[in-house]
Amino acid sequence: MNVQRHVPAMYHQIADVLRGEIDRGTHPAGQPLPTERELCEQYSVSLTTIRRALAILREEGLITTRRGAPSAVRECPARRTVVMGRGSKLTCRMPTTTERFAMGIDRGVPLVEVRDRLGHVEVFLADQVEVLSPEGLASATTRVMDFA
Amino acid sequence: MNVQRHVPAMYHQIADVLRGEIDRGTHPAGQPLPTERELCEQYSVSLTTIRRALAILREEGLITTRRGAPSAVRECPARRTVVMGRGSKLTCRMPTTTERFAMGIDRGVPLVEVRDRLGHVEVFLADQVEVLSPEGLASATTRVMDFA
DNA sequence: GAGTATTTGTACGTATGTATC
DNA sequence: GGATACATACGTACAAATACT
Repeated sequence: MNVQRHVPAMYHQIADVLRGEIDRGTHPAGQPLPTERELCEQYSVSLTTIRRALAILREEGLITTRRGAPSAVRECPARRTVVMGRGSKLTCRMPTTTERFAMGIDRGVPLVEVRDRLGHVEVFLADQVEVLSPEGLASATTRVMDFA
Repeated sequence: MNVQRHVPAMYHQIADVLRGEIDRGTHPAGQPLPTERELCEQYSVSLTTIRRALAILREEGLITTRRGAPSAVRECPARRTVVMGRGSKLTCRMPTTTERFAMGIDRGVPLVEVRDRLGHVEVFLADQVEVLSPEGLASATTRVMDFA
């Protein structure tokens, strides 16, 4: 039948190891990771493979990399609580590269857009906010309206 | 001195051109892009550079790439409208690689997590939902509570 | 279904540029 | 200025999934 055990690519495996270490606090927030060369030797792989592993963690918003400086674990900022106005609509998306450069947004950080009933739009960095629905009476569960 | 006009990397420039073409409908949703080799010739750059340009568009959720098949413009699915329960909290983040594989999520698609007052969590793909705050009286504007 | 061509994915190497320390 | 470290860009080869005949 040839079930074909899928072996994850080396750079995925390395990203998984590093992610685990970050989660367990082996590399505390704000602290530098080993340099790319060091990681190459540590895992006996090429620079390319290490850089792809780091790219994954960057896309997940776990680390930041800057030219000339060692890669570092991203410090997750404290989240502000934002209360949605009644009848506001919220969507979430990745910023364009232009937006990232203009607003200095790290890779792997989505945007939250809240549009109120007057059409005014507010944009937040997803990792810095927690959106609260307004208190009130009734319904404690999320309702899904499916138009499909 | 030495203002050093910052010249964007070639792969950024190419990504910008392709993004523009996608936005203008030159490459309609669901349709394949030119192959990587064709793009190499078209822009007179190496395969590496083209692949990095495509990686950007992938991170932005604009295209999908699959081994063996040509890269294609992502079709943006119709958004369901989800109504938040009162007192629910919403956060948004990138999925982990594990989640992406397990749930078959394309790169560049954030997750929306809604936690109701009982602690129950619902997860949505960010590009498939629009979250509505419950209707009611009062406040039409978004209130920000800053604890800093 | 079988076989082949196409296309992207993975992984290696090398050289040079540029920002940071 | 020098050393360090990441960024950009070229190249190559083979693997694996898909698409086509």
